[in-house]
Amino acid sequence: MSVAEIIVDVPTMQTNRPFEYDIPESLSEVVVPGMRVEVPFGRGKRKIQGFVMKVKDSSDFQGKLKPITRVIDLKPVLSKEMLQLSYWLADQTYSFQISCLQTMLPSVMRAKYQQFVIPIVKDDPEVKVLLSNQDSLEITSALDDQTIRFINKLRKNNKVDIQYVVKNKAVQVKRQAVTTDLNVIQLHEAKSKLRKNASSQIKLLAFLADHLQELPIEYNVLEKDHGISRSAIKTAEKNGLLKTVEVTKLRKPVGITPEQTTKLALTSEQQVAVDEISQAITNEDPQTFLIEGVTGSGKTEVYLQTIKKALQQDKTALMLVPEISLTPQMVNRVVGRFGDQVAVLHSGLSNGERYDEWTRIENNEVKVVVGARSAVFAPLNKIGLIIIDEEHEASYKQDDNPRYHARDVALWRAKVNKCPVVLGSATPSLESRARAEKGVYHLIRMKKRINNQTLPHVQIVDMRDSENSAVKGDFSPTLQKSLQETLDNHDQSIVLLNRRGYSSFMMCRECGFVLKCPNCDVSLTYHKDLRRMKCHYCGHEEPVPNMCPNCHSKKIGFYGTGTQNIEQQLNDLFPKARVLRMDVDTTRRKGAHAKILQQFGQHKADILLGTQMIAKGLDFPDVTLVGVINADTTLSLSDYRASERTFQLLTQVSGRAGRAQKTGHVVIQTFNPDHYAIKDAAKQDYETFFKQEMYLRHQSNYTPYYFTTLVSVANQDEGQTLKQAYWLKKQLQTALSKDAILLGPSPTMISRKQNKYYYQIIVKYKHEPKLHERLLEILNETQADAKKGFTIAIDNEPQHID
DNA sequence: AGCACGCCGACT
DNA sequence: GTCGGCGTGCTC
Repeated sequence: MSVAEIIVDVPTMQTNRPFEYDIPESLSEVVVPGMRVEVPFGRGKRKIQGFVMKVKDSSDFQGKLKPITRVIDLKPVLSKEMLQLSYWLADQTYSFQISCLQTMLPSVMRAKYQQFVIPIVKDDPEVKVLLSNQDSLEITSALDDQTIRFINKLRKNNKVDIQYVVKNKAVQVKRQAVTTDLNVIQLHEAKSKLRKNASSQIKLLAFLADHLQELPIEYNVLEKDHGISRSAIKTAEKNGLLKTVEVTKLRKPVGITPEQTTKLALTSEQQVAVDEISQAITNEDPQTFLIEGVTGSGKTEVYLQTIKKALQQDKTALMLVPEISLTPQMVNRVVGRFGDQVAVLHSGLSNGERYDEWTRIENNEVKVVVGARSAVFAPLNKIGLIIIDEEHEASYKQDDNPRYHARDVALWRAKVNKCPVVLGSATPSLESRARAEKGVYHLIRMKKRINNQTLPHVQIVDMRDSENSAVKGDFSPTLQKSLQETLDNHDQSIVLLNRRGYSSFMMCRECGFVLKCPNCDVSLTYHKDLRRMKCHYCGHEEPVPNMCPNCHSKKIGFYGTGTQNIEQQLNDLFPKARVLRMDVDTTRRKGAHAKILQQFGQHKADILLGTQMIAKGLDFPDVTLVGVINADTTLSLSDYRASERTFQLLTQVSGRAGRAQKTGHVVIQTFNPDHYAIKDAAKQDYETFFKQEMYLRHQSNYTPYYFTTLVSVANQDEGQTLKQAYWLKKQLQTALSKDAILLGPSPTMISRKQNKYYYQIIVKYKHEPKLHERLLEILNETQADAKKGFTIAIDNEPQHID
């Protein structure tokens, strides 16, 4: 007798544990851990998908075990490693195990459930009415209440039954292809028997004779590439000259095969990095490297050469890149080096393509995987190296359940695979840099730009100056002049509009004062519904001021301008310049992002205007000027990472100027010219920034000195939500030591989405061994409320607090 | 989630 | 009386 422990596809707290099933004799050797199976679940005949976690030969279960009805996969889709990872992930992120298992697989592998009404008494008049002469009726949400009631009535009378179908969406494309049993001689013989004017047939047979080894060949290949029509194939088939077969073919995302590239000569700094990492690969040493390399120091080449090292040792490599920098430029560089051993997982793939790429990796056809966050779950075996580029990017953390951080998953997999992790950035996150400081990560600094490129000349423009505040629009005379000069030289410019936190905070245009929380030192956010300013950390609120508390000017107001407005200003100032705008509006269409960048790269525009998305890893040799319209907006976000984000953004975007032979020029407009984040970014001085920011984080008890956990509650009724939030806070208070800091409950920025009220509590702590367990308990205790629309969300180390 | 059971009110 | 509303509890 064998028994399987199965995690069922029912994402609720009560079912978040393995259920045991009998493995029938017929499947006894077939069912193994990591496989998806279909099992009956519940009182009815409902069937659902489940994941086999363990196979054992006895059970303590008191009742009768139900049998597994069917296997969905012939071989496991999740390795031992991934199953193990799912336990850890579920625990870390406070998520259901089933959600974790599912996020590790391509979305098409998520089961689709269908229900059909099938007749028992076929000739019953009522059954006939319901099914209207069809064999079955699918139950969908489109059916109205009366029909559902009618079905239930017939079911009670045993006239119809409900059939449950678990559908696997992951179906490989089947295509029609042509093959033949005849040999070359027979084909030529057949050809000679044809009528002289049967040109299509002659062509077809001649073609087949020439390509016998390549059979079967797909219909559409014949049609597209060789001009052989479908009807010609059908005719030949009718005459018994060939056969049609179905072939499953993996979709290979179409793309231009880049030209082969070879390794570049390394600078001494690069060489040191490559050597140290290579050593760790060879020694199977799961240590973490942090490469702190200025923009243009050639981190990518270090990645490529270390990947090569792993491949030489018959290992594989995983490279994570933020979605936004997964540009053709980037991809081509990797594919150019490693050819078709590379699988690229990016958001541009269709679900089917994504599944096919996954299959290629699973089948060990691929040695290198490049992709965004979720690629960290790529089913690679024998990983020799994991790289996380732009390590500081917030997008490595998933915003919804399971709220995992790709970096943490990577570190976990590295331990299991005994391989090093390389974190790379020009502007590492404070957490990572601090860990390097403590010796947890091994720090590698690359201070020099390759080819001795000079750093761009950065100019900070104080927008509080009279000549600047006198200007009508958003372009200071300095920036206008620089843009004009760049246009005159036929070079290109990038104009960055910092749009995050748009218009939600208040700033004085006279003195640069920003309205902040007296307790938390983060800016207050405007809440439309209350018409008051609120702090998201402690909940402090105050009325909207009509005069600057600092200089008593009336010029205090909401700060922020749209890209369209800026585009108009650019057109007015430089009527002859060609401006490309890149923001959420112009990049909504798939591929639009890449297209705009391509146009700019081909110098089809003089000025590229955009939001954050233009700051990342782009390499345009003709760009000599970068202008930042409003450096301050990220600075004033109501988030303790505001300075860090500002510094990162400005450093990154400044690095865009002058990457080839030409010296770059950067103009940063700000109302806070003395702010360290802006001054240090202008100097591209990460280390100074790091020290200053660490000091401030220490002062205000934030990451990396404290851990943070964000607990939020939501409910339709505001009073109830608040009550629940206070109850929660009390629960935590009793569980935690006096050293833990609890902030809130405070309302969220969008305090009401989907007609629900949201309140959050921030827990800051150094060492609270009981916190994790207590939170899990709370989740369990409140599961009864979950059905009434109460939801509790726990975000460990949140990236944004809003 | 989906389903059964069980307990209440308002209909044939 | 009984049909159908929803609240509660369970699923190997």
